[in-house]
Amino acid sequence: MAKRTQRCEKTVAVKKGPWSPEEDHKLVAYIQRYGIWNWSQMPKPAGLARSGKSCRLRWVNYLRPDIKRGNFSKDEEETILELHQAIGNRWSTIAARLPGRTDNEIKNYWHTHMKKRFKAAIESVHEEAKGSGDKETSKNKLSEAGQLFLVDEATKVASLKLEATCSASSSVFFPVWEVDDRKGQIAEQSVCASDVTFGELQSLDSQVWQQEPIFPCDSYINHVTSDYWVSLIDKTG
DNA sequence: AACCAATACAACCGCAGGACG
DNA sequence: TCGTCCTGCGGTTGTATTGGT
Repeated sequence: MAKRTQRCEKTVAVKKGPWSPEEDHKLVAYIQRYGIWNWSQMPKPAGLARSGKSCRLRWVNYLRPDIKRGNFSKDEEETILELHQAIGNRWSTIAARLPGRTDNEIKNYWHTHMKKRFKAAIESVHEEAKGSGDKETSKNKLSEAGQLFLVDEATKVASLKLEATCSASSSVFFPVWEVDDRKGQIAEQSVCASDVTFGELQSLDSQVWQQEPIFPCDSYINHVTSDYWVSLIDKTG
């Protein structure tokens, strides 16, 4: 598909690479003042020699005030694990269930930490299988360990329907998913009654930023996050 | 101390799809 | 209906940091 914006971004000299504190400051200050109205046109008035894409990415993955930094908790790991098992590499969907975490962060975390762990797990099961005389048991164990990687392939099947059961012992919000045959998109159908409150809270939290509204000047964004802005601008300004 | 490999994470790229004229 | 514009997603790459020798 021909896209003028993308063509333009190639011809206009745009800076690439790591963002400087000054650039961060400019972007934050601009969004604080004018809100998010059009990523592709924002860089210029904001005084940034960056592409709109780059600005958006920097904001969404790093500058957004509700970003939660630091290590993933056990609960978060579990959630990632279960959702990845259920829906595969749908990082944005997984991120929507983890307030403060971005799809990019989760994707990176998966590739660097969790995938490695599962590989190790599979290898250990392999070793166990070699040493075991019971072929059927070994086969089952391998199958269990391998599921996590096979999910990727499984989710490519458009007609796939996934049903996750409600686990009373699990504190993790666990919806029932259905893959839309036409678009391969997933619709949330229902939630465990016992987890509704938690799920709703998560959902509400994440929706605030997922929607990326066009903020009216001096509205929502200011009173919710003023402390954050002040501290950031102090640091960089 | 110097080098190299592994790891972690920020950022980029290409593409799909929705909105709109 | 078609073309254009914009946004968002997932895969991939680049680079800084850390750990081992």
